[in-house]
Amino acid sequence: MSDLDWGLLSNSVGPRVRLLRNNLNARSIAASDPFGLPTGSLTIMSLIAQNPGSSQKELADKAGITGPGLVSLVDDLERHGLVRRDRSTTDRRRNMLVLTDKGEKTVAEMFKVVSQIEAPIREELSAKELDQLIGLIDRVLKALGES
Amino acid sequence: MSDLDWGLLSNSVGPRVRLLRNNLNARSIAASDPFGLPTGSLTIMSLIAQNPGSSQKELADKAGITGPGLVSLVDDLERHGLVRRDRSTTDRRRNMLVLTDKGEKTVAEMFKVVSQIEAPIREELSAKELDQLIGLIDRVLKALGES
DNA sequence: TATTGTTATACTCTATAACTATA
DNA sequence: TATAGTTATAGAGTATAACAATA
Repeated sequence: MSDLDWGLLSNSVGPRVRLLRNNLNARSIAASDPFGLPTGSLTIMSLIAQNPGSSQKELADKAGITGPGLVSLVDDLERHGLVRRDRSTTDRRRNMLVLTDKGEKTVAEMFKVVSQIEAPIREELSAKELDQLIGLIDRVLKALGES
Repeated sequence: MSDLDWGLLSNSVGPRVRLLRNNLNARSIAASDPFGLPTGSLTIMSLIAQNPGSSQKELADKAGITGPGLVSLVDDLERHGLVRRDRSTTDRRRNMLVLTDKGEKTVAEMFKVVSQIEAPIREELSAKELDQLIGLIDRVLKALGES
């Protein structure tokens, strides 16, 4: 399209990351909409599935969502009967989050749809290059103090 | 921090990109604040500096900002006397954007500050790896129809 | 005194529709 | 009829402060 040059920011990742995030976010909204769930739902459910009994704080930290942001997300998921908040018996401040049976099924269905968002990426990049990209991003996140 | 696993989304870039964008965005706000300018100001000014006379549409497309979003950004920059809107003589619908002298100076000052945002990235990654990361992102953006 | 989850609130970013002036 | 810029508006995402319950 535009053949403009980034100029001073040619070696900056910031502007590119914003572009990428906006694009993926728009696709994510469209993909999540048929499920009546907001963006990030699959991310959280996927984390719960892999790490059942996690606290909301642990999930929020991992996903880069604020506490209040996660509360409203879990409210949505609970309202749809996909997630259960079980009070921890050892530390009654904490919620141990678990997927319901319906939640397990929804994660599987949703993954089929939402994973299509990144299909163009997997077409463009070889498996090795995708691993490279993810590896580099993870190192950057760690350097920035995330996760 | 949290040693949770991404689970199903282990090979997805979406959640990681959101984390990265949020982190960089928070730093960008903090860095731009002393200048009294919103995030993205340096991006736009840098694009104008490198491509003087660009139309607002060209800039918006490149930066991944909507038309209205760019209008308010340019409003801010113009209010600060950093950017001038010159009506094109050949197509009087278009604005040819140019940096003022003050704008040129501000870009230089701002770059010193804002580029520090990504200092941790440049410390973690070798120059070659940073090029790799940017190259991969650019290919992904193209595959997604951006830029 | 510190931490988890919650509520309330506000602000930024982004998106969309409708208007104008030009082409 | 289409395009560049603008205005107005709404929505999603994110952030902070203050509170209750628990440690």
